Amino acid sequence: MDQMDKKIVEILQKNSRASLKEIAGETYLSSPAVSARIHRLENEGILGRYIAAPDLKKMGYHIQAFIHLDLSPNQKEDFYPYIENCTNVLECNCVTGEFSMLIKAAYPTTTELDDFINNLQQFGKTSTQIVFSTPIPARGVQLIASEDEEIAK
Amino acid sequence: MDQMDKKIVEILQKNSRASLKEIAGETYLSSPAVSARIHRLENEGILGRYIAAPDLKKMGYHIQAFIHLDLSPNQKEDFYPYIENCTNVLECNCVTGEFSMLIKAAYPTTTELDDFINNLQQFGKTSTQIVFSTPIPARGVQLIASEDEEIAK
DNA sequence: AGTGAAATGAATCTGTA
DNA sequence: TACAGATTCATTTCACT
Repeated sequence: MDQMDKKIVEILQKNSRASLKEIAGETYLSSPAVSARIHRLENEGILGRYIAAPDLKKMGYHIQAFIHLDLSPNQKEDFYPYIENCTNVLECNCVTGEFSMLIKAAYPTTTELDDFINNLQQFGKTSTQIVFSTPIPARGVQLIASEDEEIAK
Repeated sequence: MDQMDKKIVEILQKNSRASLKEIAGETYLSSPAVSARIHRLENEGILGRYIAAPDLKKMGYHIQAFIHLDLSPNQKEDFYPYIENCTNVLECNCVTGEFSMLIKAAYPTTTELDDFINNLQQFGKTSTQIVFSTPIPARGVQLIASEDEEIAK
């Protein structure tokens, strides 16, 4: 990954629907060059996931929450397929600390969230934080800040 | 928002680089119709954020963490501009509970993460969870599961 | 590996019903 | 309002640097 690759990834992190022409303009490369680099980055598995982040509130999902779950080790087998199928789960991470799973979910109301948490409790103890506001919504890392460090191969 | 709008949002949540033609194929609408709907959804503020989620590990960001910060109320003024400029912060939420801020960040090594946390402590007490694995990476909600509920206007 | 021109294919615009 | 054809624009391929 050179500086150009980083620039391209950075642009796509900000707007994944950017056209080749737009990216070409910002990088001072030609469209075919940008296209080739994006394909290479996709083959290397660096790029590939492009997601729209719609306004959940405007779609009726008024409640977002982080749920910490102290998953019992012997329930892991059952938990992963279960959580995968919970269509309101936005993200699930396995983390250090007392609560091993950190789950982000969105629901229309607190009632549905409560139902979900009650269901989750078959897998272990939970602790929930409701989201008041999101000062920084999901965004990418800045890759081309300083030119001193050589990141990755 | 009708069923078609939901379908379009759902497709873009899964792949925000999907072309109008692809979306048209999946929705049995014409490309111009899809285009018009996307523009309308963008004007309504429902759509607009399209982000690439690159493989952070492959780019050298090996450590991801959730940092809980018990932000002192009188430091809020200083905190928001500060956190906005932290280019390694992937997301920041204001949540209920003892720790008012929940920050997700990515760093090349634990050393840089530690530096960040030390810096954060000027704003309040912190508690950190390192991410081991991410069974479910950031994804959208399922909008067209059941046809019984009418979501949003 | 990058460019520029040509060909393909997609997106937008205009007409018509 | 939706569709079909025409124009414009983006993307890919290819010959060459």
